[in-house]
Amino acid sequence: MVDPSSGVAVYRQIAHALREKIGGGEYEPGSKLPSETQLVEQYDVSRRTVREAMRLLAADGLVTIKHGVGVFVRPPASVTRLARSRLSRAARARNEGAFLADAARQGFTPSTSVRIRFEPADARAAELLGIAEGDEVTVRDRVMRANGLIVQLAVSRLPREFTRGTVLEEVDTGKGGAYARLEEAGHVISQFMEDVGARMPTDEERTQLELPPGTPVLTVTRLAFRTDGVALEMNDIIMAADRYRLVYEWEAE
Amino acid sequence: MVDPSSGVAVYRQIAHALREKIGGGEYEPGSKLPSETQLVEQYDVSRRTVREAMRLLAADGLVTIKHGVGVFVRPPASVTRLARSRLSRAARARNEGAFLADAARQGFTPSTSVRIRFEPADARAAELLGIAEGDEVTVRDRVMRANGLIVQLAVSRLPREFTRGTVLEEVDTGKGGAYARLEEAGHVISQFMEDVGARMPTDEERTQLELPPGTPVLTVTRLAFRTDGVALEMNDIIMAADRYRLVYEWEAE
DNA sequence: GAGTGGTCTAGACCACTTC
DNA sequence: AAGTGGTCTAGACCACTCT
Repeated sequence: MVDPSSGVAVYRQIAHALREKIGGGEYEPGSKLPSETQLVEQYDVSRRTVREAMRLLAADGLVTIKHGVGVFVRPPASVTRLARSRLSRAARARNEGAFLADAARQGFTPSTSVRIRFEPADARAAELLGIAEGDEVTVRDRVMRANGLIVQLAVSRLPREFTRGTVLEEVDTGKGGAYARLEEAGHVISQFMEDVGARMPTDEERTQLELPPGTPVLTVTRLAFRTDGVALEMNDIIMAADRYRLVYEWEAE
Repeated sequence: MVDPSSGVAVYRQIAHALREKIGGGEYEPGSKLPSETQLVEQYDVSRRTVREAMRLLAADGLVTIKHGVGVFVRPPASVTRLARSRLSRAARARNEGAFLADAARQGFTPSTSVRIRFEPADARAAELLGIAEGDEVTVRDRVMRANGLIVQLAVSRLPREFTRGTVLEEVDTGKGGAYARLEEAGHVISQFMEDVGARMPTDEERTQLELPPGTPVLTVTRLAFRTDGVALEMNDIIMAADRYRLVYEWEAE
């Protein structure tokens, strides 16, 4: 079943064989793979070799390993597409902000929890917000859930001068979300910028987002600018790359 | 130096210790970590345990392992930001297309190689291009290099009816790139859409892009639309997530 | 050839989940 | 208690890189 003298590592051959069976439907999504002990007998190799094969599959996101239970074929995640229209004024007028709007459209039950704190701006926040390092910023730390599962983490920073005395320093910003409140205070948002990247999650992110090993996160840094070009908000968003795609559209020229 | 009875796996403790030393500057970027044999003696553990620690660090992208040479602290990659202005008509008029324009701006020596082929549209291409499955498409398979290193892979598909008898069926599309030729043929591009995601690379992509383990790729699917809404091109782009970020800007509303 | 990481064996004990 | 994956040892041989 495997050829130790083929030049290809045995554990890779085993991983390849299992991959084929998963792809071919022999092991359905969600089903349990043979246990390591069974695979040891089946392929007549040591347990270490089997484990290396499993590690490969897990790293590629094909299977989920559950301690004390077994190895399972990972069902393909349902993908949510986030379009830039999520930030339109029309959407704000209709409902309660970007995330809740998306959620409603996708048909799941959303919830968010927010923690507020104030801190001096670090170098990056200062540069992006165009303020001095050490200036006070209002930090809104948000955890977004869909059907109880955490799907997005977002840390929003605003220069405190824009939030003092407003509900932006409270947990509930009301209908339309933070952007609606900024506009009511006279800070009309005229431009957005998003900077998109990807990386492997930190341990904390992996835990919070319940990411299987081998799943990267998408990182989005969004800046919102006022009509006069002053930056109003910097928002660092983290989401599971297997569940989200970002869609941008624009006119040529 | 490590505590086997602390409840934390020894290999994680070793990884943590090395992580601290890397973060603290004790091992500089690019420098060589002690060999596995040396670490075995230093921590008085088996080689397997040391290897697991190395695997962790490599998976998190902190180190690069070179067979027969050693383990090296990975220097932070220089990040290139790709803005959507790379697709403007003005940029096309000035030079030779999106990638080469970026390259010139970033100050490295670019080169691209192209292979052309024709194939029937698969289900996805058919849907996105708005043609029938099986209709012939022109496929332009591009490998983009910067200073010899492969940095981007792109597969562009166009309905063959738009390319027949044009240089789009040849390797060299001339000044301004493919979009300039389409416009000359009367197909004025009015809108772009990009769909951005991230995932772990396939083995082939890992090799081609020389990705260290633990580095995801950004995937961009770009659609270019004609004034009447007809899709002209579907472009699947893959790039190393540690070297690229994508920047989008738009007016509010 | 010496040194490095890559793969593999055979076996042990532990931690977690399920029954 | 039984079965599963998680960690670890002690050792072996191989493949790659450099000198």
